[in-house]
Amino acid sequence: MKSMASTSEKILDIAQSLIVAGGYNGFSYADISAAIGIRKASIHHHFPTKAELVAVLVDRYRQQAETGLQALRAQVASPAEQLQFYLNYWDTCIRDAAQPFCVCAMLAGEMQMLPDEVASRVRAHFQSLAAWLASVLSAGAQQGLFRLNGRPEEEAQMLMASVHGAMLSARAFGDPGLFIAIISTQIAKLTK
Amino acid sequence: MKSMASTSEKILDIAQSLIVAGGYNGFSYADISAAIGIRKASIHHHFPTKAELVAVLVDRYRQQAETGLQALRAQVASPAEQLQFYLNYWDTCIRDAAQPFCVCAMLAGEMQMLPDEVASRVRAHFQSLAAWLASVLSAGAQQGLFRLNGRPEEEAQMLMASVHGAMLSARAFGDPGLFIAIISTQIAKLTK
DNA sequence: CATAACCTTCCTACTGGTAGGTAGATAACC
DNA sequence: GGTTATCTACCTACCAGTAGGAAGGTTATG
Repeated sequence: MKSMASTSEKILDIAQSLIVAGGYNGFSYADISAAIGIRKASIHHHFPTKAELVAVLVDRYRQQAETGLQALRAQVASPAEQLQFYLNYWDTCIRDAAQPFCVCAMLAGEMQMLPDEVASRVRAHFQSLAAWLASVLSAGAQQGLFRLNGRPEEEAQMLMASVHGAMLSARAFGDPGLFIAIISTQIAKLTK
Repeated sequence: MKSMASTSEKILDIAQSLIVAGGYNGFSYADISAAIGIRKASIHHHFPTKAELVAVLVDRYRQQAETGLQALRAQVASPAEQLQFYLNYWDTCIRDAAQPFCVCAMLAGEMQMLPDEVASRVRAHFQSLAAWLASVLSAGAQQGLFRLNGRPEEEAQMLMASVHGAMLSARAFGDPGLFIAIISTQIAKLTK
């Protein structure tokens, strides 16, 4: 038996896909209730408030991301390939429509009206992703794989913005292939 | 007498700032009602449904953008300066917190659950902005001002994604200066 | 000119439905 | 038996949207 997810994890899974689709204000306890066949009140048993639910959800997402990115850095030798794996991951997610958007990028758009406990966690994800990208770019530059115009931190911020912007464009145009098309143009500038 | 805005324009103004803050699902007729001191029902008189209100709002935004960008191309000679003016515009908006995000970028994130009449208009804005950027980059490349790696259309898509991603990062970090910092890194790659 | 018809705008009052959240009972499990 | 999970039933607040009318301006008609 592989996937015997607990109720609370099922709740988080559904909530996550709903947030990716419509943001913090785009889903309700009733939506989750209908999706997994449980009463609204039962969800409140697991997650007393919506803010708490989303805070836990972002924590889980952050931990998965952190784990995945660290594993990537440990198991893949070349910084260029590390970067490629990261971008391929998103390309696949977007093509599958499995998770066609980063949860934190989605929530970042609503930052101004997010509960503090959620907003701070979203910001933390942006920070750690930027740090990971900076370390990859820095290592790659030292090995002569990348040509950086500015400091690795600056280039990392730029790359992260490109990734999020490319997700947005792919969604706006309804064209999953647009993500990697845009990103490839960006990567070309780093490796050229 | 300068600014004697009509009621329906006041409604659109408030709705726009609310959308920029929290997206389509992040505002209500009651919010607008409270903001401009008019009853909810009166807003329905001007805009029967929410979908219609936002559709009109996006039309207005698109027309303003189109007008502004075409004027820029007509009045500013150098493509490099046209681009700089465009980016300065957003830098100022973000620093003033006047309009710290593009309405259409905000709505694009919620594309999947937007009414069709809104979604199609958002897509149209992305198309015309990409076209404008492509024409500026193309003209600039011919004058030897820009070094493009790919076709102007591809570079334009990339630049547009960077702009939207930079807006998102500035918001996520709560740092208005981050927008131009990210974009400058990007522009350096085009002019270098 | 006067008056009747109409139009625009805004109002109060309301509808059916949904939001997040709670209270308390019931069942299942260790 | 106590804990955990789920249930029914409910609450208050809010949602988008409607009905019907009051006030004032505009237009058409005599």
